[in-house]
Amino acid sequence: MSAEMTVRSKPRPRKRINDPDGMRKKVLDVAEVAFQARGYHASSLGDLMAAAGVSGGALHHHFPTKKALALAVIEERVAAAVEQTWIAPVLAAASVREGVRAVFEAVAAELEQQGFVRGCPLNNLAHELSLADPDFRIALAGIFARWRQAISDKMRADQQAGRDEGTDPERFAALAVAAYSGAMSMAKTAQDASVLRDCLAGLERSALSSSQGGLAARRRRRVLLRPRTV
Amino acid sequence: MSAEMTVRSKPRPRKRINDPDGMRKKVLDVAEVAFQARGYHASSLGDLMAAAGVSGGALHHHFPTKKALALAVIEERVAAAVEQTWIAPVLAAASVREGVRAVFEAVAAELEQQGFVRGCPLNNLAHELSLADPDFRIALAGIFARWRQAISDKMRADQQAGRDEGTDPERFAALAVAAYSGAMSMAKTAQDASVLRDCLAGLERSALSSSQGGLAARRRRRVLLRPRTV
DNA sequence: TCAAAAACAGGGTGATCATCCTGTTTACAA
DNA sequence: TTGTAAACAGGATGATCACCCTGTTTTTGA
Repeated sequence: MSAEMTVRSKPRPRKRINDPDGMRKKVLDVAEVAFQARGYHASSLGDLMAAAGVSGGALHHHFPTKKALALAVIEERVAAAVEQTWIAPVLAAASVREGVRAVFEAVAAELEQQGFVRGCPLNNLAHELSLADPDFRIALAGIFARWRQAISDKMRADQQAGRDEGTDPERFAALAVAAYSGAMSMAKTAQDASVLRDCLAGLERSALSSSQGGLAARRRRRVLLRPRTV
Repeated sequence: MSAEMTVRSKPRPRKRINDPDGMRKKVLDVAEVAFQARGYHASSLGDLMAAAGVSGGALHHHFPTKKALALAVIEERVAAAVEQTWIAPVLAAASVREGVRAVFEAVAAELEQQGFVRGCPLNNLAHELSLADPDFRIALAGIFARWRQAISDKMRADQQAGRDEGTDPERFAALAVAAYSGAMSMAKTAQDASVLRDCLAGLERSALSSSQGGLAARRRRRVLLRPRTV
């Protein structure tokens, strides 16, 4: 009713500026968020177009099919997330075990601060898409493989420095990745990040050797969910 | 062209027989398979009706919405699968650790024999549906909780019998469930069940104490996939 | 400068999907 | 036997979806 205000959100609506890289990035950004939050099949291209503010022609120009878009999200975004969250911190740590511990605790702290558990980006898509299409499966399996490889490589480096000589590098890497993936799965379902700390403690086999376990700070029942619609 | 054979698949097409329980079970059967193989959103009710051989009216009568059908699959089928595959064998075993070991090995052997990894029924649906609807999330979280509870309870019973007294039951249960879930996630994505054995070995911390590890049968590279469309 | 390709806009299209609705048949209880 | 509700059949419907197509604008290279 209070019409005709000259609020001009776009300063120059006259001319168009082609920015293919920026356009591609915009689409990839909203697709990454949507695929993680709602999943691949539950995210429509119409939703993505509206959220990114791009036209159907533009989206189709950069990603001819929805599958191509998802493949780009997997190869460019999910792989990068694993790299940043896991591989780089582990490689930068003094030892694998310290690196694994640091990642578990950093992720747990971040989730508790955020108050919401979105799950592991890789596992989220892996479960929905691994059996849906061989190309999806191959791409996702490659990320898992690199993740494990980085951990086992670092463990071998540790062993050449005289540490952890009794541990099988591949087995340790498999268990670390599996424990994290499974813990994130439970944390997402329960909306409670404390299971990450439980798994970390078990992973460090404090249960047997370490004496710091027992009555140590059991901070369970730390439910994070607030009743907001996702 | 060789028409008019009197092959009568249904001996009496004349009268209808109401079998509400059987009808419900038929729908639940195909829904369980479809939701696991293709996921919830990728399975249409039309597919399910065709696969089960039921009409739209019948399906709608027993399950008014697709959500109600999925909820029934979760509460009746997924919960039962966890109970049969995990809880019952663990409770029946001589100790938790033996039970966990037996389940890992039994599942690994079954997957290798089948030649295909469909993934963990609970985790498959948990990843796709936990954030999609609060009712889904609650139901799935309850199954995870019972799964963990059964393991920690059994561990406590073991400890009252003098075994495993240094282990924290909750932490062990969390790690066992997480390791299995994560291992199944990797196995599904790689279509290779060997990671289950790797994780089991790490879980039994044979890397440090047990002497049977080391050069034992490392049967990696056992890729199961045959190039068939799912 | 100018043609060609790339980048983008936006409406159209056939297919599919979950749900609904009307009508018919079967089961059960009075 | 009869009335009533459950059980089932099957087509209708409106919404949605991924993709396509035609046309316009911008950029690029010669």
